[in-house]
Amino acid sequence: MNPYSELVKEVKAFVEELGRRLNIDLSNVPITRAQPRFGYISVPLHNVAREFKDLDKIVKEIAENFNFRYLNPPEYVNGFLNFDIEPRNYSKLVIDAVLSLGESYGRPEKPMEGLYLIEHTSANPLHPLHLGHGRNAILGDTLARLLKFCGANVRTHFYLDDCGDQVSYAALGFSLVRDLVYERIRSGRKPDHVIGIVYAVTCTVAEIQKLSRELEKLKDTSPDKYREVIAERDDLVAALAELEQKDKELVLKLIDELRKIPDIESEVKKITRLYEEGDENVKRLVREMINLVIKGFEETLTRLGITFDSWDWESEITIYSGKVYEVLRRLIERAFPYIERVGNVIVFRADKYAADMDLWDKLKLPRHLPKVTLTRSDGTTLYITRDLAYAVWCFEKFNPTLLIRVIAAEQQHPQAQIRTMLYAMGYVDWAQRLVHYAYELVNIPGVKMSGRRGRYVALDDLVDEAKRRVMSMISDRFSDPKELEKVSEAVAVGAIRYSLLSVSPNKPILFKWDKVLNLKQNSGPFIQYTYVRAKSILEKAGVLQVLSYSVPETLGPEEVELVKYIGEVPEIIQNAARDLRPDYVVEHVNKIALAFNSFYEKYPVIHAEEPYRGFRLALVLSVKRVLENVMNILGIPVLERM
RNA sequence: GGCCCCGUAGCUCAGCCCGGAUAGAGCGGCGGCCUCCUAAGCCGUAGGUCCCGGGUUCAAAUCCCGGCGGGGCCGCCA
Repeated sequence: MNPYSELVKEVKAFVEELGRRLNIDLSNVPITRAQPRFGYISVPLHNVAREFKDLDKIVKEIAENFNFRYLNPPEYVNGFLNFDIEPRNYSKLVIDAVLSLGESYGRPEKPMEGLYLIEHTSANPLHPLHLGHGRNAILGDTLARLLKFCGANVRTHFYLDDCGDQVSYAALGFSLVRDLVYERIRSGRKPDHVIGIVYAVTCTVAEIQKLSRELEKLKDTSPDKYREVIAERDDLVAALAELEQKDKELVLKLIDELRKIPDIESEVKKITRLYEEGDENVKRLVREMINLVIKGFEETLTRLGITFDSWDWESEITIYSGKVYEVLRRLIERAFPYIERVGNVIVFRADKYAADMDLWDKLKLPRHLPKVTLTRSDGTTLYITRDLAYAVWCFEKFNPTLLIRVIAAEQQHPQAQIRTMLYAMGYVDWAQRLVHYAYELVNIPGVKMSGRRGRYVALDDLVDEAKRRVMSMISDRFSDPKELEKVSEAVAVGAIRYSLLSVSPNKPILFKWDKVLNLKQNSGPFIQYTYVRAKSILEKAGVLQVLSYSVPETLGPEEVELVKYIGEVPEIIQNAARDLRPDYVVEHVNKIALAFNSFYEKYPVIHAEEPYRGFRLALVLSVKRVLENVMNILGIPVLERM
């Protein structure tokens, strides 16, 4: 049930009748939203108006015999045909729809079909999730909630990148200070935070070691370059000092142990190689470390209301299974003329292929596409090759309608290359069903974020800080400290989710505490607060459901506005699902909250006379229902009190 | 150099896909509202060359072309 579309149907019927009368085809005229002072729905007829001078008269004539249900007869002004709702009938339609459909109000009449596989977050398991991962995770999770609400089957996957040197740095460091790490975890520290320090220290010390060797050579030969490298090394030493602030004992011990290794980098490469070969000891070590980090991830994600159906280990899916080699073979076979070899290095000329096949529009490729290096000179595969194998695996195993991968916009080239390679392998259909859901990064003013240096704002810290602020604000309202804690956490999560969702994904976010922790209008807490207000009225009135009510003769403008917004909800949700734009929903729920609060100030509900009381209770119940449905889509916790 | 994204009020952003009337929110300013359903609220007010220049159109923030400014990507890293 979609109330707004009922209005559109009625407008279309009227316009159709007009077309018949004028003997022209009006089936393609746009139906637009009117500016408020001109009604609700507006049909621009300027082209028609030039030919027919007496349009207003004809409109009037048709209106006299037209069977209006939810609309008033239109007015013809300035070349626009303007319609407004008939408030009583339309209110009844909207409120009845919400009350009868309940938790499914807002769902498209024709539910979405098919399976949507959403891969998101997929942070490297070496450090805690930070702000950027937060945007990714919240976008991915909300997309999943949105599509699920619309009736689709949805699977969420975390692609766990456990191959590559970065993992080996963390694993090497971990092996050197294993006991201290466990000690920290036992005393309550989050494992991903502890590993984050270990990883950063190991990387940094390794780089210092490398630079120091370089310096030996440069000392006498190139003084300019020498100074440059010194500066670079000083920066690394500074990063190490920063890390020491976080856990002195752990950092110093690790540095000490690392000093005993003459060449850290080659030690790391060795671990990477052995891991890919499936060496049991190395595998045990690496996975022990990764599993600790995953535990930390899950804790953070659970706080934010995010869960996964599957954790996909890159090593298992692409390497141990042999999939990546299989995929490579197929690509070479099918796209042979576009394969170049230099020694063991295999290159796919994606640029040439896309141009020859004219794939630009078909696969939505950027006009410039770099060629793809698929293997190293030692024959091992690269990340993108395994990524391609992963995409193939997803399609073979689950055959999703769409494979939506939430990945930063900076990866648009590799993602476009993967679509091109799927196409070249003969997977034409899959190539078109692979969606790179791109989002811009979150930046902190003045800070260059870097996992390798341990410079980031962890998502946990963000939630904690938000929670602290909320707690200090409401501590006097709750006598039970447990409830205070629970409410504060929920408000913090609502604030963060809302703020990261309210900006369209293709805009970079400049992170500011005050913006993310906005607790006023246009925020998560504002929505939560509005829900609590509605709930509170109903509770005080002793009304759990409204069985019957009648619509008063006249309605206030705030009441009409609310009805209109509520009636638009299914339309908004449908569009959001179609365009994969959760921010449409965010914007709309804010409108509903604003309208409800205006209504709340102006009209008494409990102490109103009948029929106002009954009608307003039904309206409040509808608002509460809609807010609840939408908050569930957005993952904003629903509170009963705050 | 090539490609992608962005440029709208002092600040953060909707609106652009699919062109319609006097361009919208929030924050921050300023001025008001708690004997009454939670003031995380409400009401009022100020604030704009929609980056610039052309073009298409009855009509352009929106579409097309050309600039300017900012971010990102163009690796035998991930």
